Amino acid sequence: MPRVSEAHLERRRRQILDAARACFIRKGFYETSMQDVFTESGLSAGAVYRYFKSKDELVKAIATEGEALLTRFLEQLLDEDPLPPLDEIVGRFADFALTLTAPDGILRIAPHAWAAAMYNPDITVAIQELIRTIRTWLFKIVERQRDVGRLPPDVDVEAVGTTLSFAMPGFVLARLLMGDVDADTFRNGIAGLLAAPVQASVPD
Amino acid sequence: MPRVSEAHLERRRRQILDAARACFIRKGFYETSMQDVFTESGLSAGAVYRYFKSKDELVKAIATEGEALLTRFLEQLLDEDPLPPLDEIVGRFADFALTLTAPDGILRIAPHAWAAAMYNPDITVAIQELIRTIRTWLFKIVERQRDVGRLPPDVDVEAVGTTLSFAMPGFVLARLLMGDVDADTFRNGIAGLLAAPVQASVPD
Amino acid sequence: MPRVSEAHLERRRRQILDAARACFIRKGFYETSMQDVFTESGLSAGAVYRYFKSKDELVKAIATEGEALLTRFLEQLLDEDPLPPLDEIVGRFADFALTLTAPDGILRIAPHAWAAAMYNPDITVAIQELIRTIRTWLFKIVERQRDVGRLPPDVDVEAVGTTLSFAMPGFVLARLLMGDVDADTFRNGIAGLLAAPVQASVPD
Amino acid sequence: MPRVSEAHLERRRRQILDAARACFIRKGFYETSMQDVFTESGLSAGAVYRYFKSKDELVKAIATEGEALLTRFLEQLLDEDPLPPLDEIVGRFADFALTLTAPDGILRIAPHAWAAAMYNPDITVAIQELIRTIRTWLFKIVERQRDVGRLPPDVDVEAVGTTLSFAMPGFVLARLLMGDVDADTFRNGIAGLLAAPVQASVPD
DNA sequence: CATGAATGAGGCTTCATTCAT
DNA sequence: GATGAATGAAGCCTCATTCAT
Repeated sequence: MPRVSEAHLERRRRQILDAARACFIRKGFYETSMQDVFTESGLSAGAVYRYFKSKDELVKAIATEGEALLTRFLEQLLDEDPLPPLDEIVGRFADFALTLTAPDGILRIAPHAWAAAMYNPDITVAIQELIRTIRTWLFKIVERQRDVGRLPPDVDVEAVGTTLSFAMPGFVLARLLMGDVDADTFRNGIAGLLAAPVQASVPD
Repeated sequence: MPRVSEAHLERRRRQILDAARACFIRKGFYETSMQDVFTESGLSAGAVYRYFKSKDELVKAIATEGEALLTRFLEQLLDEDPLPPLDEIVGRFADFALTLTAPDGILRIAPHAWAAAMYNPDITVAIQELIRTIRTWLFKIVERQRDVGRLPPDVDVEAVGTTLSFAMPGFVLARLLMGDVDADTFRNGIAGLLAAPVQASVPD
Repeated sequence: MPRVSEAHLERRRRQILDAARACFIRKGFYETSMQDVFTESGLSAGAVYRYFKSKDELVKAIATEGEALLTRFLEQLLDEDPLPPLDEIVGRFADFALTLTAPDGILRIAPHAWAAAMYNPDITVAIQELIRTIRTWLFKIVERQRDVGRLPPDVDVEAVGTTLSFAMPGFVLARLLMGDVDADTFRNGIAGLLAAPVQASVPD
Repeated sequence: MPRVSEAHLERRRRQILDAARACFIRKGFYETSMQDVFTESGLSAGAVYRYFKSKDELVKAIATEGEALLTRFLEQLLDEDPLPPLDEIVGRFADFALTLTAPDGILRIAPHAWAAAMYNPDITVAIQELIRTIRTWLFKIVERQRDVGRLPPDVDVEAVGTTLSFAMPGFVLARLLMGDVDADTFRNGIAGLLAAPVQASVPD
């Protein structure tokens, strides 16, 4: 029977997470010090450590949170009906990603999270889940595209879906590091590939 | 040991770079301490600092080196004749990337480099150049594909090339974090998209 | 231990300053390592760095502190009435300086501060202010000596005051390095000069 | 029977000492690294270490050298005849000191030497000898001033001489740190003191 | 529950000195 | 005799984390 309401606890947690996210977005995981988080949150070291027992836990929480956000979006994008063509779907993803790429957008964390995933198992799991979500989502989309005749009946659903999934982080990266790509680049690029004249397959 | 040959100096430089690369591949830029590099190289602090005046310089050198390696490969891939189809080209890139994704492969640094590029200007430049190289390379490839009739005459070369460029880091990432993709995934995925039946474009 | 009183903070600051001063007195600025200060103060690195953000700041604080101490003394020496003769004033300064020249006296820092002033702008300022204070103080004294007829009415107040100011660091230095001078040396020396028979000035 | 002429060895020694002196004058003992000396001398580490077996030895050599230079000057100043008045003698010292206070003048080392003398016994000795030389020189001068009637017959020669000796380092210090004093300040200051009307000594 | 002072391991780098060539 | 590459101890400082109040 805690002294303090559950709501209070939850509010504090949020306060800390919001601060941590802002810091991580601004400076990445490593360059962000716990002191940065204390300052940004307006809380003391002790307070933050009451809710999160290490910096790693904070990192993990934010990574997980980001994963959840993206997952939510992707799922809702799938529920649309009638089914938009592939280039349109990819374009909508890009539209969305673009907003999250703004100076305070969560996707600015993406490269840091990918790096962290290389040795932090918690982050690895979060990123893997995210990638799996994206793939699953794309598998379904590709299937439906096939089912409506926009892709050949014998299309390799997994290969196409996975390949499309490759492009997503690449788009984010290009946006963050080059800043010169937009949704139409992606949309038109996919459209261009889809518009290739079908040829007799060339034997090896 | 002074008055050593130019070759000796170069060998030492290599020795240090090799050690640094190995460390960075294993643990990333941040988690690698200079002590790690001293140990890995079998040299003392002073020796390493004689050749590289800061950790950042080491990071930059390795990043640049990686960029150069990839650039070299891409250029040679382009020079092939007759022109392979797009899925084949992408497949060859994947084959190559796969070998560099091994436990001691330079591409394991990629995510760390992307993250570092978010605030280390030297790395930003290296990555930007690499991305630009990849794009330029793909632009030429797409043009040639168009010229031989494998893409429509009015294809948006830049959009298609850029979009293909998105997939490359994504492939690397998937390989590193999921470990479940291979060159054929990529090859077949692109092939699948190219095989889409051409349709009357759907008005919005 | 947080939420401590202002007094506690002040006490800690003092503790650190006392330790730093002791170290500097013992070994000078350069030969004193931060580790020396940690040990002498009984505090950890982190604790010391919470109060002073660099060794230079510690050096500056001690230099400033020393300047303040000496300034305070000089001012009080001036306020005496009736006005002692010059040799007596100088003697009192020497008496005072002598105590500060003891193994734990702040004046043992003087040579280190003079050296540091050669390239540390903060120390330069502190020493300049101290010298200026001494001069100003001596100017007033010389004026008053003139006014009571102990110096000629047309005496060059600034030259005499400044010249007397030259002797102060010299006395301190002699005390520290030779150890064979005392207040009477200084007192009698000035008295001897003042006792010179006035002569017709000799043309060049 | 050395391979190399004595002259060569001596020339090298000089080369190194000249370089060291220049460095020490420019940056002081501590801030000067051996690398600075190597660079300034155009010699290698090994070469320098062949002639001086440690940095301290270099420091000591330069300190000693400086002492010798000043000693030489003072002795020659004494040999003049007829005897100039005290203020004139002091003025000549100041004239001389002034030139050695220039950006490349040896007296810029003085504060560093005083500081070093606080814990480096070799330097202590050098400075002590210098001070002793100055005093002895002044004792003689004061005696002669007394003998020609410019000071009272019962003047405390040692006190007056020692007191005058105090002013010398003070003048140098003021010149180096304030930059606003010249030989006339010193000259007139002493003259002012000497011109004090002789009074019946005041009981305490 | 919150505070924030304190800890101390560990990071990066410098530099006097040595010694193989 | 000269070179300068190499050593490694030691210096300054940061920062995640703890715990007394």
